[in-house]
Parts: sequence; C-alpha cells; structure tokens
Amino acid sequence: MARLVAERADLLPVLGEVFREHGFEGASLSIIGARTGLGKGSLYHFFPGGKEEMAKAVLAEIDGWFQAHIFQPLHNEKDAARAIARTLDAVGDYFKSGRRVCLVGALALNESRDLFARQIRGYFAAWGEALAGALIRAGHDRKSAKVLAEETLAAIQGGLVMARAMNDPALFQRALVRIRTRLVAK
Amino acid sequence: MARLVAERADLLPVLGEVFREHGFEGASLSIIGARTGLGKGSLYHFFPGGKEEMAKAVLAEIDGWFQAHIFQPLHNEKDAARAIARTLDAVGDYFKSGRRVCLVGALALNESRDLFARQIRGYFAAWGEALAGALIRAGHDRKSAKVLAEETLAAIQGGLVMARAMNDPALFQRALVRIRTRLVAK
DNA sequence: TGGCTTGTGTACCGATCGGTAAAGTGTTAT
DNA sequence: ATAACACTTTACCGATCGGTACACAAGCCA
Repeated sequence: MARLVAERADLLPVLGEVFREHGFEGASLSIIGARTGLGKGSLYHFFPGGKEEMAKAVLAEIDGWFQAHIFQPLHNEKDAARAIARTLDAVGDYFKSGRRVCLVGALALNESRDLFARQIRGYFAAWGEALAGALIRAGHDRKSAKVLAEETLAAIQGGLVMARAMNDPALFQRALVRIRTRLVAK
Repeated sequence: MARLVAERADLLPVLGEVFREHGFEGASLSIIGARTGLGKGSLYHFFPGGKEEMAKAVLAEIDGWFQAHIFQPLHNEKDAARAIARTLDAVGDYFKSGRRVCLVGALALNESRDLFARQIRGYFAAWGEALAGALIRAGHDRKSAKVLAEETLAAIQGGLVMARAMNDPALFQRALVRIRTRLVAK
C-alpha cells in the first residue's frame, strides 16, 4: 500500500500545529487525521500510545530544536552577547513573530500539564540555565543573570499570550525588542 | 423542589475554576455538573446557551471584578503611584500568588479564542489603558506609559505561565516584585 | 516465487460528548 | 385554593470521543 508519509518525524510539525491550535483535549483524532492525511490505523501504527504519545513526541522534537538552535549556541558561542542576540532572532522566527503560540507554555496552563510536567519543566529549565550561563559570560553576576533569565522567559511567554489575546503579532515583536535592549545593556 | 443554589451568580466562581483547570474544551458538562452539584437540567436553566454562555458569563464576571478592583482604582485614585502599588497587590491576591491561572489568557491561546475574542481583547485593552493612564498621572509621558503598561501585562501573563510550567508559584511573586520596582521608579 | 515487514483502510467498540424534552416538585403570588 | 413560576430530575438523542482488531496492499529480501 502506498505510504503517505516518509517517516514518523515528518508528522511531528503537523501534530505540533494541531496541538497549538486546539490544545491537547481539543485536538481530536479526527482533526489529527484530517490534518495529517492519515487514518487511525496509520496514526496508531506510528504512535501506539495514542494522543499522549503524539504530544510527548512533539514536545521532544521541540526540545530538540531548541537544544540545537537556542540552548547549545547560548552555551558554546564565544561571544556570549552575540549568541544572545542571535538566539533572540531565532526565537522571533520560531514563533513566527508572534503569530504562533508556544505549545509548551500552552500545555502548562490547564490540567493536561500533569501529563507532561517533566517535559514542560525540563524545557524551561534548560532554556533558563542556558540563558543565565550566557549572561554570566557576558559580564553579569550569577544572581542577576538568573533573575534576568527568568524575567526574559516570562516576557517571551507573556508576549505570546498578549499577542494572541490582542490579535496583534507586533506586540510580541515589541516585547522581543525590549528584551534585547535589556539583555545587551549591562 | 429544593433549590441547590441561591442565584446564578453563585455559580460563576465555580465555573471559572473549572474552566481554568480544564480549559474550555476540556471542561465537560459532567465535570461542571459534579463541581457545581447541578444536573444538566439546572445548568441549562441558568445558561440556556450551554457551555459557551457559561464561559461568557464567567468572563463578564471577571471583567466586572477587575473593573471594580483594578481598573477603576487606577483611574480614580488621586495618588496614582499608590493606586498602582495597591492594584498590584490585588492582582497578586487574585491569582493566589501564582497558584491560579488567568482564564482570559488561557482562553486566548487556542482556537476557542475566536468564540471569546471580543471579551478577551476588551479585558486586556481596559487593563492596559487604565494602567497607562495611572502611569501618565504618575509622571510618565504618554508613550513610555503605554509601553510600560504593555510590558507589565505581558510580564504578569508570562509570570503566570512560567509559575505553572515550573510548578513554582514563587516565580510569579518574584515577577510581581520586579514589576512593582519598575513601575514606581521613573 | 514466497514469505515478512511496514504501513493503510475499514469496521467496530463502549464511553462520553453537548444538548433536548418533559414530567415533577416546591415556592410564591393572587 | 389555585395558578404561575422557578428549579430539579430523569430519560433520552445523535454525534463524536479515544482506542482496538484485523484484513489487506505494497516493497523488500530470501
């Protein structure tokens, strides 16, 4: 039978968008099937654990992307200030300048959080530590770096929420600009 | 037949908590029935429009509470700086120091936003304008007040998201402290 | 050629979904 | 007393939910 998808990994971006748009509860198998073009048989072939396994796979893929494009650069690049600036650009692109929501943050808000608590916490913890590390290398002391990192992540999440609420993606971009100026200024 | 609830308004806080915990899609009528102690018949007696009317009523009640306890004080109190400080305290209490999520923000994130777009936008717009007005009276120029208000609302929403994600209510309290120092300092 | 693996399509499951209908119970006003 | 109203209870509706079972089709390897 002609296969409809090259590999399981190709499904993850689509699944991610579906979960972003409808939430975990709201993303029904019929919606998922329609968006992926796969029937239940195929979906359960790739994800025997059902919706929960799909969401966990998506979260793992997101974590991998951030590891590669955000966390690692923050850790490794010589020029910490430059790394911070560049990863902020990458964040802006990733969230499509405010038109895309953070799935990890969205899942954190309601009771489905409990299903994914470890991954949610791990994602933000890794991000916070990577950013704080870069801030230290850029000249901040340990304490202020930690505070600044925490403040930055909250500002990003809040910017995404507000951009959606006001239906104004530019709001998120303005938030990113403010974050940038605050992080580069010592 | 013995009535189980004095008036419709008494249901709204319970409904609010249910929507906060489960989201709009996830809050099933059976959950709602269990939490309110009412059967479907009673629920549809009070809310003929079903879940959607329930959520809209909850949003209206939230808006009313913020009007009375946050927006109006920001507009009316003589001492603007004091009004800002006091409303920040009220916000901290309202969100139970980070243990409670913002329903308006949570609804904004997924596709159920479209159902409530006007109320969501109105809530944040009113808040932003009230805060910006108070900041102007406290000495800020029009432009920086608007920016600062936008930044503040995003920081609050982001603080709530992060506190839930990290399962650390103190994170939200730290965010509120930072907001306070930023708003009182000119 | 023939089996084996990998994926797909279809039919089906019991449970639950949001919502409706209508009878019944209690209170209140006339 | 009785009629009107406000609320509750129960039974029910079709649709959809997440998930399972299984036959079947294609590609690959022996």
